[in-house]
Amino acid sequence: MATIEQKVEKPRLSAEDWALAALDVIAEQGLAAVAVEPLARRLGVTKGSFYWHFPSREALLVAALERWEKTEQETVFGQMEAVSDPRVRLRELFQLVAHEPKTHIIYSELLKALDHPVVKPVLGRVSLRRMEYLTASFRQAGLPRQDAQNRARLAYAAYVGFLQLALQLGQPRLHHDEFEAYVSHVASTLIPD
Amino acid sequence: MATIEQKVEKPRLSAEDWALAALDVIAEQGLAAVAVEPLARRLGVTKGSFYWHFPSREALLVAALERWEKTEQETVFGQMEAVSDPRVRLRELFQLVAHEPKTHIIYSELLKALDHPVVKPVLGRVSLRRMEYLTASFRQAGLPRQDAQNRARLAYAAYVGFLQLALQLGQPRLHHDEFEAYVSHVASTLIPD
DNA sequence: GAATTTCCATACGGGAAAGTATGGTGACCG
DNA sequence: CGGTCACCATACTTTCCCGTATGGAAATTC
Repeated sequence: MATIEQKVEKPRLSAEDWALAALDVIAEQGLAAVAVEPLARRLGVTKGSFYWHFPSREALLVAALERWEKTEQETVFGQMEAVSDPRVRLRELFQLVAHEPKTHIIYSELLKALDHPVVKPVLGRVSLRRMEYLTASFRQAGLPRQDAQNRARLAYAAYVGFLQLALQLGQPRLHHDEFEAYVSHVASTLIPD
Repeated sequence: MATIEQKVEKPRLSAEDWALAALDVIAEQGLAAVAVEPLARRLGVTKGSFYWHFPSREALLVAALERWEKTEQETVFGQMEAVSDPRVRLRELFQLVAHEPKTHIIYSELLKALDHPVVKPVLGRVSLRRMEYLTASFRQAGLPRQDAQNRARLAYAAYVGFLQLALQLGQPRLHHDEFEAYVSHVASTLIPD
């Protein structure tokens, strides 16, 4: 009686599927957890599949990070570029962490895996871009060059530290209102009048 | 002719030696690199020695972290307790990172290994203690309770982020003068007049 | 100085994961 | 409809580490 294909539909994966799955694992359990066989199990196949799409585990990591760096530029900068007031911009930055956490969680996990030679240059580029963007924003807000640079370092360090403390350690455990209050405090502390 | 004991003297290790060696490895290569056999090679013995002193790898980690937490309290708080002015205190905090980096490097590495169940409670305690200390300092400096708490969160996040960015990523790569200028900027930005 | 304790070496088994080799199955192509 | 290609399974080898079992040597104690 022609039962509908109840099967979860034969995967038939592409290289991109593997890269996306790798990013999921990074976000959930960190880069060290990206192993070929567990990933294959997760996708319902065996590693025979993997080694058809990629020559090695490293190649997968490279592809995954490359993809992440690309979407990171669109996600983060795409949402901030529009805003011209650095006051609003910094607030947006922190709000993004709460509202679109995936990218930032991955950033945080990659930060924990800086020993890996594949990760370092990627995070170097991303961090530098963001920091320069912040520096320009603070300059634009009226700070002299040196102050703008140091303020950008401070702000970005606060961002990174918050990722580690709040997302990883779960400390401080802020509720919605408290988080809003904290963001306001950060904004009024770091942004010149 | 009675040659002096040129041999590097037979080790004869104690449990503490293993814990200290583990902390060295954590500082150099992270917690994941703490493996029994490599550690044994490093100490010039075999793992037959290790399993006499410890029942398992986990037990070593517990002992090492316990020891670190103890010396951390003395090193960090011992140097800051004396100072009553929070202005000077925050500056001391950042200065300590540059002058006595070992403890903070370990803290940074442990932060990257928060997934591990042994690490989390230790870092939870240490971070909480430090944050409460900072909060009290900011209160003492005249900030109302909520502001003091948020300012402490901000300051500590900046500390953590700086550890990740500067020590791990090597970005920004600050020289002595630049570092001093940065610390001054942080102090004047975060500390109320 | 004989016995016990302390510390360590050697040898073994097992698990987890990276790669390799090779064969199989479906889809699509002529 | 026979063949090629894309995708995957199976089986195997190697490496690295954890943990166990056991015996030996040096130091300590009686």
